[in-house]
Amino acid sequence: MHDNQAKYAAEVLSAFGHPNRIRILECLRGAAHCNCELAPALQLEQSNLSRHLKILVQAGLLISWKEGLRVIFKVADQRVYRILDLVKALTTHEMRMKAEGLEQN
Amino acid sequence: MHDNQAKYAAEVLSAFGHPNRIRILECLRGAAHCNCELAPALQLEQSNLSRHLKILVQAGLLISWKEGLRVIFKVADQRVYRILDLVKALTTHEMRMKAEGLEQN
DNA sequence: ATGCTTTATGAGTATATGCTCATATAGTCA
DNA sequence: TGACTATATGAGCATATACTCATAAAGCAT
Repeated sequence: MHDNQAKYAAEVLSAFGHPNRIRILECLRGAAHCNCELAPALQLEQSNLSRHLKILVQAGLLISWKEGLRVIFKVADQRVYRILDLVKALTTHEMRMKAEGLEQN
Repeated sequence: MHDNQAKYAAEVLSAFGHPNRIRILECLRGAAHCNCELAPALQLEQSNLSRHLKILVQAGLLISWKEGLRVIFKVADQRVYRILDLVKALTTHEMRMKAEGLEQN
């Protein structure tokens, strides 16, 4: 892998790398939503949410468009969820291994 | 997804989210290596590399064991590479879309 | 036009991250 | 034992990230 590829991959993975951004992506799994729908659902302050959404759009994980006053966001590519599901499987496996490790002590 | 799951997933994804850590993972795709083999290959200063490796181990992406003086690292789970390859596919697609966007201007 | 709603962003602050140098720790070998 | 090699970590610094409050910008409705 070229260093540039590593840099781009790291940028995308950093965009994934915040709990609230994971929660945003999960919220958008079913349907597209705007900032004003996501804010109460996720209990995030408006400007904070807006910045997280911007990070996700800039990383290419979300796409957005205006509808009147609102800006609607949806996931750009279903691979986003394939990645998330793999990570969840990894962490579940991880946690199970750690739990077993504890039992052995 | 529960908030705790989002937190764990974000921790793992943050561990992925640095160019040098991506490069480390790529270096370990073929075989296990120790710090002292990776440092010259990746042109990373020893203590810096050691800290990156620690982050990857703590996230559960690498496992390590001692062999004499050396500590050997290998990838803990092949899903790590499935995730990396998906991200690479995403970024390639992303970059192609952006390139096409530029051509249209 | 005014007022209302939604989103984006500037400024400030606190915390986190990444890097380097120096040093400590652990293991090998003569 | 002492010299050497490999790795880990403390300290300090620079930069990046996340958050909040206040405000600006954009679009609606009356």
